[in-house]
Amino acid sequence: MAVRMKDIAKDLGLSVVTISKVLRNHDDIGDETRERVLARVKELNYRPNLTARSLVTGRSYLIGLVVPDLLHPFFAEIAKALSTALRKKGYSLIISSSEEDPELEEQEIDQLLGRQLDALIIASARKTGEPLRRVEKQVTPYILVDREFVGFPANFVGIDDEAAGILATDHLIAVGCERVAHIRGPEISPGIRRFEGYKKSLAQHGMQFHSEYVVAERTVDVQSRQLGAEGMRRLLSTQPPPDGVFCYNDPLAMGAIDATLEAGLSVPRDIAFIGCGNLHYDDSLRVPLSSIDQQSQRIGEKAARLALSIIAAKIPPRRRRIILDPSLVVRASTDRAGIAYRPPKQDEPSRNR
Amino acid sequence: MAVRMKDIAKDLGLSVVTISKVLRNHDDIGDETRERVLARVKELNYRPNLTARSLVTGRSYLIGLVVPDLLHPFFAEIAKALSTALRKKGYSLIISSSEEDPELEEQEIDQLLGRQLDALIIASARKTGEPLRRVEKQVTPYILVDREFVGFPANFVGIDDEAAGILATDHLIAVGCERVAHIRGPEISPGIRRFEGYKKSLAQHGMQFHSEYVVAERTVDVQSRQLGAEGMRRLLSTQPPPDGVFCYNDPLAMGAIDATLEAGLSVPRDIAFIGCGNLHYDDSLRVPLSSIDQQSQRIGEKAARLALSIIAAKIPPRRRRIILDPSLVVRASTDRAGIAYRPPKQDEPSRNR
DNA sequence: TTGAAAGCGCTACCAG
DNA sequence: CTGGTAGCGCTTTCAA
Repeated sequence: MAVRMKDIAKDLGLSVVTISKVLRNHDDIGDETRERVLARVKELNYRPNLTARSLVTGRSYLIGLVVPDLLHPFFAEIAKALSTALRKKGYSLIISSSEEDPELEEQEIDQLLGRQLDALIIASARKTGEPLRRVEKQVTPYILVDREFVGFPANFVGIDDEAAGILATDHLIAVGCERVAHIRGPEISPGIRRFEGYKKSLAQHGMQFHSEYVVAERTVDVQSRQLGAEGMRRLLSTQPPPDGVFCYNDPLAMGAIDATLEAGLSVPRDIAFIGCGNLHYDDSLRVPLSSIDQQSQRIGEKAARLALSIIAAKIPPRRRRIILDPSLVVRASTDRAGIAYRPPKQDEPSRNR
Repeated sequence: MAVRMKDIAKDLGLSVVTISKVLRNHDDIGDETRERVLARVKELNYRPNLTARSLVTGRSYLIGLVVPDLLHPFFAEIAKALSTALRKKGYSLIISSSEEDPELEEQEIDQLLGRQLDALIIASARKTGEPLRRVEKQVTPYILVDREFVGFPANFVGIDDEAAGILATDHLIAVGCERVAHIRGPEISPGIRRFEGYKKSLAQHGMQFHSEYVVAERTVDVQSRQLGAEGMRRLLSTQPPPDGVFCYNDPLAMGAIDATLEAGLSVPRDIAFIGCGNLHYDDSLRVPLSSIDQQSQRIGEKAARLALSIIAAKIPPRRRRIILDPSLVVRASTDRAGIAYRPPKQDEPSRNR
């Protein structure tokens, strides 16, 4: 069975308390005693039972993270940054994926709360924050990332999504697009605000908003490539079709580009594309994808810091809203002066043979 | 403060034991009593303290996962599958990223073991399993995934990496490559065995093994695109250069293809490429990438099942080694009858305008 | 400098 | 059916 403090104490003719103090570097322990204890601890490869410690101290050094999809690089990156930042302070991260399912999310949060987390970080899959009121009644402090709820004040870390929408749309207009469409995201704050940004940018440039240039998709997971293609086919059937498309995220943009090339059109000459997320493989794609960077890493870092500060505070600190600035990353999919990507043809001869 | 069983018991004039039983669905409780308890539980939004429960039952319903890099889709996929499978049984997953650093990995494992995990799942970043002997001495059962250690028997779930190497190399030879090179991975089991497979395939086809056709890279993280490009440049300088390259993983292959196109060569006509991992964006790449599928999802599922079976067993069951078959996924990067990808030129006119 | 006693919130065991 | 007692492994408090 596992070694306990009691065992070490008995071995050494000391009390459990003494062992406990040595392990936590209390300074009211004689040097010789300390040495003996540490020696035995090493010998037995003893490791304190953090569960028991947590029960008495009320601190678990455990932080929960709930994301809609671990496979989406955006969330994976947040998880990684969070994990790195928290590890340094002795915290572990307990991660749970809600699969974009609000019910599952709620169950998972329940589960996690039972584990006496010191804090909970949530990229929520739901449209309203109401169910989080229950979390609020618990002692556990929580922080929303990426997605927040209107009229539901909470700690939040994310980017300025409206600015992201403006940045993307402005860029398309700057490269000469005259009919800018939007494949929008779900009815959560980033989806809503990027759409707002899109509309604002159009207005600022004196361009008319056409609802047929906006298609809505339901999900944001990596499979959304398919949805992007479907949405794009709908856009291609409008008359005249758009010559620039701002997509809610990069996978949607990838699908949209696929559909465009399949239709025999050229990117970005006929239609330019910009996504959002700036995924790490964006510049290796068929058509390297222009994108809005979402600062996933910094979101993770900021959320970690915020969580730690809340935990450290004696009294619950004032709510904080940390908004990072998105930035534009230009690649071939909007570089109209550059290469025109067309669907390569089977019968096309190679220049190199 | 948080509600405890004691509070509910006092409210209802019952004992703590009764509350406890109701919550765990014991059937020796009167209907009326049960109702009353459940009502109050709901009213107070009570959630049992799993830490306390864990302390007495000795089961934490917590499973640890240590991966080298959460951002690598292969590991993210394993994590996701694991999480899904375990959640159904009431387990939570506590994830830790070692950043491919053996020392960090060891620290993390230590941390996790202190948390009384019911099982630990490790994709290890180290070259030898020796340090895991310490885990062995603990009570915590553990399972290796993806990477195992020679001469170090342990529970393992992964693919047959030698078969993967053979499959890939065979395929390159089948599409007509005569000088097959290998950008190999690190000195861990998949790197070693895929290389072995490569050599075996060459031998089986009566082809000579040339050491100058093998370049070694140090890491496997997503950044390895850069390393793939460097390795490829070295291969391109051999005389004659290879006409087919099997890359240890997909990011390496992406980089290698970049370097090849930059050198003005065509893919796959001049040089064909195959990777390993079958990442979900492989078919949206500049040159859609042929790859060996590693069954990440099934690895996660199998590992979950194995972990649960070990936990459920009264006596520690015999070690198991679960080896899944890799499979070939052909895309454009080896489709020599198909499109020839060349670096698009700035001055190239678009056919569509 | 050391340690005895009490208790964290819960469950196992057994008596009524 | 219900509940008292003991105890999980640790830390806190305070007395020696």
